Amino acid sequence: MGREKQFSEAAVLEDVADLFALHGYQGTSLATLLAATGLGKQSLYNSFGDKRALYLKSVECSAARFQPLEAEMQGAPSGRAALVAYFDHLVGKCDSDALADKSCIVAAGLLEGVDDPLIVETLRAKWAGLRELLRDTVERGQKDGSLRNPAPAAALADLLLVVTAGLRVNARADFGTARLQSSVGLALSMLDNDSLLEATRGPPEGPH
Amino acid sequence: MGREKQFSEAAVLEDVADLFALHGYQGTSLATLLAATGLGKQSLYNSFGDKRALYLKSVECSAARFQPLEAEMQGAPSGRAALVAYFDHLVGKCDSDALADKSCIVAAGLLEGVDDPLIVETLRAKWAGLRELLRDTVERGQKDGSLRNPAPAAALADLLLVVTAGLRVNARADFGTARLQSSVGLALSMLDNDSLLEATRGPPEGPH
DNA sequence: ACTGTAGTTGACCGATCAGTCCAATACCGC
DNA sequence: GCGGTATTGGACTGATCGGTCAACTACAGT
Repeated sequence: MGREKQFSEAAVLEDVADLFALHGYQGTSLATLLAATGLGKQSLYNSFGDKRALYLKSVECSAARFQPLEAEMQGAPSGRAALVAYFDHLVGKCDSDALADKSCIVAAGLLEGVDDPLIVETLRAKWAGLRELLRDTVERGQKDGSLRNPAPAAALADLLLVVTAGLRVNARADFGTARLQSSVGLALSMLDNDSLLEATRGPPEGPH
Repeated sequence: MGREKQFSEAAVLEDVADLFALHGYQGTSLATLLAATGLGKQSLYNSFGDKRALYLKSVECSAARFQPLEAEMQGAPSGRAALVAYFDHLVGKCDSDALADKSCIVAAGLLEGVDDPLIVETLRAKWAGLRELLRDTVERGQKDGSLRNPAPAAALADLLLVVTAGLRVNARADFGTARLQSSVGLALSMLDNDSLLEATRGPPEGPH
C-alpha cells in the first residue's frame, strides 16, 4: 500500500558511497548528499536512517560492488593472475574520469580518524576481510607455483594491503596511472622473488 | 612593547599538527584545537591567522620535525641503512603511546579530499619532496651496492611512498607493530632483489 | 607612575551542521 | 470513487561551525 519510492535505494547508495569515499565520513555533509542524490532529506532518513546508518550501509554497498572482482579473481587461472586482476582493477579505477573512483571508502575512513567505535570496527572488519582474500590468493599462488616468494602468505597479504592503501594516496597526489602501474609491477615482482628474503628485521613472522 | 605571549608558538604548532594528523583538516574543529592547546580563540588567530593558515603552518612544522631523521638518513653508512632508519622511525612512531604519532598529516590530508586548492597543492608538494628524498636515497644505495634492485630509483621511490602511506592505514586498522615491521622487512627485501624486475608488468612466469 | 602597545578573554555573529515535525501528496487495495 | 498508507517537501530545531568584535589586562619604554 501507499506510495512507491521514486528512486532506487541501491542506486542512491552507490552515489552516496562515492561521496563518502571521496570526502570521508566527517567531510561529507547531509546537504552534499542531498544535492548529489537529488532527493529530499526525509526520503533519505526514511530509507536509510541517520547519517551513521547511511554510511555503514554505503560501506556494505561498496563491499558488494567489489564482489564481481572477487569472483574474477577466484576464476583466474593462477594466484598470480588473480592478483594482477586485482591491481588492474585498482589502478584502472584511478584512471577513470570520475574522480570518485580514485578513492576507497574503507581506506579513507580508516585514515580519517573517526571517533565512532562502531564505524571504526566496521572498517577494520572490512579491511581484515580484504586481507583474508589477499592472503588466500597469495597462498594459492604459492601452491600453484605462480608466486615464488616463500614468505608467510599472511605477511605478504599485509604488504599487499599496504600497497592497496598507499596507491590511493599516491593517486590523490596526482601521480599518473603509469607511475601507479609501475608501483604495482614492482610489488608484484616482489611476490615473484624467490631469493631468501625473510623480513630483515623484526619478528620472524606474524601470528599464524 | 606590550605584553609577551604566554605560550610557545612552536609548542602549540606541534600540538596542532598532531591533532590535524589525527583527525584531518575538516575533522578538527576550532573548539578541539582550543581545548587541546588551552589557549583562547583570539590568541590563536593573532598568532596564526585563520584555520587554513594554521593548518598550513602546522604542515610546515610537521615537515620541520622530520628534519632530524633526514639528517640521520644522510649520515647513515649506506643507502640501505638510511632506508632502514627511515622505516624504523615510521614504525617506531606507530608503537608510541600517543596515538597522534600513528598518523601523518600529509598522507591523511591527501586522502581526505579537501577542496581547497592551496592546501592540496601544498600537500602534494610535501609528498613530492619526500619522494625526492627517497629517490636520492635509493639511488645512493644502488651506487654503494647496498641495494641491488636495478629498477629506476624514481619507480622504487614511488613504491616506498606507497608503503609509507599504506603503513599509516594499516596502523589505523590496529595491526600490531610486529606486522607493520614485517611489511617493512618485505618491502626492503624487494629493494635487495636483483632478479628480473622489469617495471610495469611482469611476465606470467619469470624466465629465471 | 603614566602611556602606548600587544595579548587575552568572552560575548557575539551568520552559516551550516545533523536531525525532527508536520502537512501535503501520490499511490494501492478495495 | 474511497480509505488508508507510505513517500515527499519544507519549515523548523538546537548545536556547532569558523570567524569577528570590543572591553579588559599586562607589560615595556619613558
